[in-house]
Amino acid sequence: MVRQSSNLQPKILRNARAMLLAEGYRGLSMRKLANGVGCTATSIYLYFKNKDELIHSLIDEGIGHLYDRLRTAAQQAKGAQERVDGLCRAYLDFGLENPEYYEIMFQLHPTHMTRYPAEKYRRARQNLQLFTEALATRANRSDGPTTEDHLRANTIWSNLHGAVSLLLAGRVDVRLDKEAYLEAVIKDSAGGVA
Amino acid sequence: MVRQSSNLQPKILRNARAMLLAEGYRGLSMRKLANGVGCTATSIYLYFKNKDELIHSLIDEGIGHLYDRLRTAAQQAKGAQERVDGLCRAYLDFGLENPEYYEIMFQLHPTHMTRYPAEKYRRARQNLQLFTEALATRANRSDGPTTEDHLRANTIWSNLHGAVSLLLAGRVDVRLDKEAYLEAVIKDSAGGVA
Amino acid sequence: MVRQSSNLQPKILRNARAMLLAEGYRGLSMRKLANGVGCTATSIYLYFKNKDELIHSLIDEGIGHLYDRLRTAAQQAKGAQERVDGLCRAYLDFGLENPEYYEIMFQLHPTHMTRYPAEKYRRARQNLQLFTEALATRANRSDGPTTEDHLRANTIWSNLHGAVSLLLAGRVDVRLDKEAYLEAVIKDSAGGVA
Amino acid sequence: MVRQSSNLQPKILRNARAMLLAEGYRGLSMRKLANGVGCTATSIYLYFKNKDELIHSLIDEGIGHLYDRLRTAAQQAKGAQERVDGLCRAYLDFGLENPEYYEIMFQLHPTHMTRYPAEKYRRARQNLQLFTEALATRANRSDGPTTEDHLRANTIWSNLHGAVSLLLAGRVDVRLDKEAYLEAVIKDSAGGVA
DNA sequence: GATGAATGAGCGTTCATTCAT
DNA sequence: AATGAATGAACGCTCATTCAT
Repeated sequence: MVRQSSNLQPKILRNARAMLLAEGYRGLSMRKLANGVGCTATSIYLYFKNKDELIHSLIDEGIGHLYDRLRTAAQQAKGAQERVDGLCRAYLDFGLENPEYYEIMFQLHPTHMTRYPAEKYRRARQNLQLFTEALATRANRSDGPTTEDHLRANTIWSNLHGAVSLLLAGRVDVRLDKEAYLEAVIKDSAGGVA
Repeated sequence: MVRQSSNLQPKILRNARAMLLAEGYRGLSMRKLANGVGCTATSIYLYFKNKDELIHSLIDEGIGHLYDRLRTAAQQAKGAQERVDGLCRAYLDFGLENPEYYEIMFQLHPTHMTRYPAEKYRRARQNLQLFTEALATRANRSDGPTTEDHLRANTIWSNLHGAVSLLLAGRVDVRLDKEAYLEAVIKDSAGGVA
Repeated sequence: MVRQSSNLQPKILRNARAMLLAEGYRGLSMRKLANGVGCTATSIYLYFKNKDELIHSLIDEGIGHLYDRLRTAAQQAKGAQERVDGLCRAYLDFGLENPEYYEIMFQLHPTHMTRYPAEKYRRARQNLQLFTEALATRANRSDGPTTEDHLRANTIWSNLHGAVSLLLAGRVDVRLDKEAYLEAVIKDSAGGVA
Repeated sequence: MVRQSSNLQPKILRNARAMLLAEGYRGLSMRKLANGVGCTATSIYLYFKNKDELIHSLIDEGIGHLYDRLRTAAQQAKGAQERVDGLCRAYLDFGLENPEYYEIMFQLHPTHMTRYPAEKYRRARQNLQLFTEALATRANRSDGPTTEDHLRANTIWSNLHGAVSLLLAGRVDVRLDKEAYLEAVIKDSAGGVA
């Protein structure tokens, strides 16, 4: 009955993000979402083909944000080691500050929804690439990253992911000094030349 | 005339685990579970108060299995460093071999189900304790683990968790040599004093 | 809230039949049906796997009723020609008296629902067989029906079907004497030895 | 710069017909139709008041086409008996070649849509009239058709309709020689004075 | 110890249609 | 002449759960 001309798309995404965080994929229902947005469930289908596409859009957004964050960190770093450290810190910050994005990007089991298009995952791999390149630079390799760098980038990523995901899940011992913990994770991962 | 008492409980748990593996938490429905077990949905409620309690039982089982695995690894190790390495390896193996347990133990967002009783999580912390103690032993601390050991145990754990969880989610680059990757993760985590 | 122990199945079928007649396949909704029956939509699924299976059950019933009717007619007939005439009359009567069955058995376009199992259509063919046999008998063929009889049975059937279906659809000119019309159809179809 | 006025109406009708053939009345949705036409659902309402009126237009078209076909057949016939035969053949051909028209003209239960205006049905009766007249001519009645002719026209029609409708529904035994079957139906119906 | 019958709530989705622009 | 945004109602169906037996 109320015919607002306000573009709903961003509103829908915003609400979906919050809802996803609060209740998980399973708890995100088109109707509850619509209710939160202030429109009918039908209207959501004007902007997204279906629930999965809506989620995919959120993943897209998340990947984009994370990439921006990492790229900025890489650019602002003064030295090679600082760049690696900075990337780690940026990754952790992003994850901890954007749990809603983080969950759908990395926690959502693919079987829980229509597979996120492989083509888009490739875009996600750009993020990893930033780490790989920073490692190559640090090692003074002028002819690009080696397999070794690639492997290293992956372990760094998985270390960081482990930390973020346990923290978000509230699984890390609260008596632990969080900052020290994060520092330790970074040192483990980006740890100097050894 | 064999009148088996046919206690359903283990059958239910076994099926639930298989189902969880095949279709994820979201795909586990009481009706389908009952169907697999060969009883009615109602019967399940004789053994478990509700779906969440059933899941909790599975978590209990999982924690127990993991603990057994880790303790065995700790006992069989010949030296201090070997003990830490062995614990890491055992953790990774457990996670990768029991994705159904791993998901509900560590991936399931607490908000997705009735909170797992805090009291039980404490039991889960025994697992972490094994790491802490191994680290203390390695450092020749006779008067028990320090805060430092505790912190270290946590980063080790989160590193391992990161690896398992990305592997299970199929998020790790398939072109990567998996064994080399796992080795690197362990070295990162348990890597001696260097 | 009301837990009646009255078996719903026949009630559901009865209501579905009426509803199908009144509003067609498209107009038969599980919810409206449940409402008419006095239960919830969910309950219907206790008795029928889904909407199509419910319809199939109705078709089964219809085929059975028609067969009973035809067989009875065939048995009661005194002579060979009378048997053919009787079968025709019985078919017309059945169709006109049971429009709800008739529609779902013969009018429902197969594309409108999951295909009725081929195996069951075979059962439906028994009905046609009664005609074929009556024709063979009338022609004094002791060694069973010929292709000719089979063809004839089919044209008889289609003539009768045409009449029933146009009458049920209200497409036949109301100024026409209905009884005379039906007589003419039968004569066309079962028309003597000529 | 060809600025076609691109009147949508014929395009809509054409698509609706195709869709009706492919998916039946039930499968014809305004949205999907619009999609096929290349316009929005809203646009269709510029040309047709609603879905039923759209269907009615198609029925109009169908009646017109059938009439053309029958009239042509009647005109081309050389003799009186040939005229009756030709009409039958034309009717069968039309039905079998235009299942999409045939369905909405004769199969669609009136209750499934807003009643087709009675006034228009009268136009449809012209088709029957062609049969009646041909019969009168064949019987050498110079003073117009009798009630007998009218009755006969109706049985012919219903015989033909029975055949078309069973064939379209795929209900006729596939082992039957189709051409022989059709011939037999015509002979039944138009079969001379014998 | 187990079942059969039933429920109420909710799911994702599609429908024909309206209306301001 | 056409659209884009929105709606309310309905759809088939599945869910976890209850309760009398």
